[in-house]
Amino acid sequence: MDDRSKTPASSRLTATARQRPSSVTLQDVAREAGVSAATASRALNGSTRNVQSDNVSRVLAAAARLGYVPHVSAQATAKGSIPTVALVVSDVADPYFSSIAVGIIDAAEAGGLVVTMTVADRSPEREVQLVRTLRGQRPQIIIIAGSRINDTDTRGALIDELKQYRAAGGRVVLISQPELPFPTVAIDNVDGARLLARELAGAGYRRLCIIHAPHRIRTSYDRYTGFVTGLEESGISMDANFAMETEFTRSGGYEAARELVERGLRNIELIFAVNDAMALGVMSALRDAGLVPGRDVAVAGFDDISSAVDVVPALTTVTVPLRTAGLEAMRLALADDDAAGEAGIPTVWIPTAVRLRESTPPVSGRLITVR
Amino acid sequence: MDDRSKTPASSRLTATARQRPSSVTLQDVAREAGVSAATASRALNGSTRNVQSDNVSRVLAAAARLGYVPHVSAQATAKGSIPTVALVVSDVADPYFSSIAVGIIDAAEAGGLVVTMTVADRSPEREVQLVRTLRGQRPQIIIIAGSRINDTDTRGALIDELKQYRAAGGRVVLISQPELPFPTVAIDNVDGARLLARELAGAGYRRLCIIHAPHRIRTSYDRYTGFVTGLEESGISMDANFAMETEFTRSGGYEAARELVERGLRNIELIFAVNDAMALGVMSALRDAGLVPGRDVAVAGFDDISSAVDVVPALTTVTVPLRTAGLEAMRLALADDDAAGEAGIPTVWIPTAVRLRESTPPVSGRLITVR
DNA sequence: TTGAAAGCGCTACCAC
DNA sequence: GTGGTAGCGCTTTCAA
Repeated sequence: MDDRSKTPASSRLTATARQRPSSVTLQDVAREAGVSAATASRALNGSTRNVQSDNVSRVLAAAARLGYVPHVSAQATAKGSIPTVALVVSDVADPYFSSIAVGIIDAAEAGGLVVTMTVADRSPEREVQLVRTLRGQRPQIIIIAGSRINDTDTRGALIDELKQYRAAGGRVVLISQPELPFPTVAIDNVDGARLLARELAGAGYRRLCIIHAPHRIRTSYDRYTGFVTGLEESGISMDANFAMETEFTRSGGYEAARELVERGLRNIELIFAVNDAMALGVMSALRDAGLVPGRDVAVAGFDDISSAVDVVPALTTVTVPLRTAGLEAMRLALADDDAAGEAGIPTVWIPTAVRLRESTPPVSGRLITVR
Repeated sequence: MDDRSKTPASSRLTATARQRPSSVTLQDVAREAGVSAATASRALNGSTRNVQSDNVSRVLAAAARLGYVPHVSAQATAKGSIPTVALVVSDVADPYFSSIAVGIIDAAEAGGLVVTMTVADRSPEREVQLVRTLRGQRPQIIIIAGSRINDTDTRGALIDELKQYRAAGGRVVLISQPELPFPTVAIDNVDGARLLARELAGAGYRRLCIIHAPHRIRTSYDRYTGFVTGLEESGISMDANFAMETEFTRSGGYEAARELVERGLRNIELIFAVNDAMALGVMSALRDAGLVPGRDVAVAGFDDISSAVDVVPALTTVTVPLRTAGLEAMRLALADDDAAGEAGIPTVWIPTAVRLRESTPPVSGRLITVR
């Protein structure tokens, strides 16, 4: 660490040393085209109408000949902001976030914006710090994708930071739960889990175990709550013994399931993990214990990540149109909601859909009765 | 100064209400701290040694009080470049690239650099265009991760663009194959595939089929070549009939395997797909045809993506330390190789390692003989 | 339509 | 040590 922090200093010096070597500027282009910088600027970016067409082409030609690329930072200092959208995700390697990113990137590119992606590493503190740093870049839009965590300290700090950004003319959009005073794209976790529970109850499942993450992680909490609600609506009351708390990861799921098997499954028929990664961990633990997922114990997840269809048996889960969520976020960001005023904070709900697969066969169809 | 006081805040608010709204500047901080802008700047960023300590604290306090965030673009126009590393990947949603990204992001953050990630969508043209756009942002480093594609037109354009960037003081690092005149982090695909082939040959496999992507995709070509080499080294000569070309995706693998089964497997004992996604597609096609992967036909892939251990049977593959590749790329980028001169283009080889799993049981241990 | 010139916010050089 | 001041490259009035 210490080493690392020292390393960049020297390299920065190095970079500084040859920092200002040639680089074609607007002046160069203007000179080459025989016009003023102002005209060149107008020809290149401003409303083309006000520049004589032959001058326009002359400038364009000169720019092409010289390989001119506008200095975005200079444009930014002159104009005030940069045509980028800064995206903060919790984890790049998680398909959940990368799918959202895909949607945002597609929509942004269509709008001529470049997406800058930074990673908060699932830490609320880091998230606040990142927003601070990003503010300095003056992006036009900041989108934060990630489950809210109940953590009042950083929550307040994040709101402050975001408000300052907005006060400086930036647009903020959140992809998570609608609990912060900013436009939000909300995934309907509660309802998805509720419907899943009802479907499973309809398939005959009665004895279930919910494996979830700590309740302060909203996504997990919402799915947990929704599932319980769905069960209750189906006349199944949740026995507290059948919920286990663990980490929000594959290994969290593995550990929980291992412990469950060790303690004796009783006659649990189905394990619902609040995300697919955890569910895969659960399946793995079951297999390691000599049990066959979907036959000995059914398993369900949430997210519908791509491996959900590659495991055997294919995983029952709830699909979340993540790319759509990303697109919607950009739509919200670009929407001119000044008209709407402060009347209401726009919230877009993204619906989810249950995907029943082989990991949860109808109970009656099961060949081997759970002991 | 006078100008400033004349530039009426009121007119700003009216004229360009959303364009240039308040935003604390260095001037504000300096005024608040009762020092000059120069001193404030030095206190905030320059070598602290040259500023009286009480002034430093006064400035820091003022900055904190005002919620000051430096305007990165302004710093950039003044300094010449921005403390960011621009990363170009082919596909965000692909774990291959997101793993590399993780490594780069970790290393960059340790060095105080922000990572900007853009997506070329597997198109060489788009890649060139992105580099052009990115050049405009004047990042300190540009890293391109993605398989080179034999495409001489865009290849030349890319080299030009990159050279111009370097001429302007930027650092370039490639993560792919060492075939462009820039520092490169190279994944040893050839050797990984070669060793895999030898291991499989050692396990008793003799009749194999290679499913690969078009040869102009270097990654696929290298793995194909390496695998063939490995077989030959083991005394197994490749019959051309046993290679199939398809897309570099899961569905490409699926289709190829489906076709293979349809045409009759003959007595193929093992299918090697040049990446795990394709291998998963192969497995899926086999299952859909009523065959059991690993029992009826063995399957092997390359990459060791996370689902490789979740499928049943777990997939034999070649693990690629992608995060390490990312770290190495940053190391190369920050390395002061001016001393080295143009003598040689630094290339770091990332070793790969074979992971034998249940999808390729030793042939003798198989219970059911392949028909 | 066009050019001159005044910034945008910040850094860096140069005297004091 | 510290404060003027001259840029950095670009946009945008304001006259002409």
